[in-house]
Amino acid sequence: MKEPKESTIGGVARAAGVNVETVRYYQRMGLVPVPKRAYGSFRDYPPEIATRVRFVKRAQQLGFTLAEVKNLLALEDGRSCSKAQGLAAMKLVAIEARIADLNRMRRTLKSLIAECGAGGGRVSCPIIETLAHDGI
Amino acid sequence: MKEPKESTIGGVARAAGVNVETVRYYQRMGLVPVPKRAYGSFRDYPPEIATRVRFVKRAQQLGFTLAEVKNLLALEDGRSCSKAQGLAAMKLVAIEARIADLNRMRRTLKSLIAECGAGGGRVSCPIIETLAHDGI
DNA sequence: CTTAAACCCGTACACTGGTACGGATTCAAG
DNA sequence: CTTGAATCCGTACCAGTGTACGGGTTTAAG
Repeated sequence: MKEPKESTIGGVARAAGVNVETVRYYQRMGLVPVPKRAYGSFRDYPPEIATRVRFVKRAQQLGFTLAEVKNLLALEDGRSCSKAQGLAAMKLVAIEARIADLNRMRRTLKSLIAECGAGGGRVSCPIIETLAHDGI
Repeated sequence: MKEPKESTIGGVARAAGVNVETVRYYQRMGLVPVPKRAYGSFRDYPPEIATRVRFVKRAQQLGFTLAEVKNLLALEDGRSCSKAQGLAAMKLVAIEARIADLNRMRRTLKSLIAECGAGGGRVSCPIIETLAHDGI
């Protein structure tokens, strides 16, 4: 048994590029179905399950939390396009806010780093000074 | 006793704009010193401690984790400017990478949302379709 | 048939940044 | 002096996203 069969949880994990434990975790979270177990044998995972796991992973890469992915999955029939669009739009707004945050951090850090280099006869470090005394 | 005295942990928390429990947490993490306790009385917090808590909060707002703040605090004498500069530069790189990530998500989401509106005779939702079948 | 690898399952642990609880003590105001 | 608030301290818990462990079972290869 070099590699697990496609129809086992190991095969699903390998096909989706995640850990077996991650698949189990998604099952616990209700994101991925748990196939029935034939008496005294391993569970038989149809190929849709690997697809489902990839769905979850891709949605995560787009910034959705697992809870949000669960909402998306409820729309998987494809007949609720406008709902999916709404979820995506809300996520877009959140992502743009986060980008704005990070840009603010970036500007501040850049100017602090620049001050460090510039301050010739300074007594103390402007980064430390700023953190210690100024508002950001 | 309308408001806690400055020299108590409550005064520190109020002055720094955080919860008392947060100050205690920072103490547990070794970010904030715990003043000695005079026999059978409350601990006496000098004003530097509120300053220290604000330092931690501000560094966090710049994207430093508490572990990283601990490193910054080790440089607090202000004589290790280049080290502080190095830490800030590394954090800047990380923040820029995160911004690039989020911008990629943003582009993908935007185009998915646009496709939703555009697809007249489509059978299923492009957002769901993309998550289910495409690479991102 | 033997044996190693995978599965199954429940449970515990990891990390980050806190928040909450509860009983004992101490302080401050009236 | 009484009383209500704040402190002290240890401990437990929260969310989120998994990872690890251990003992029992099943499968597949040799």
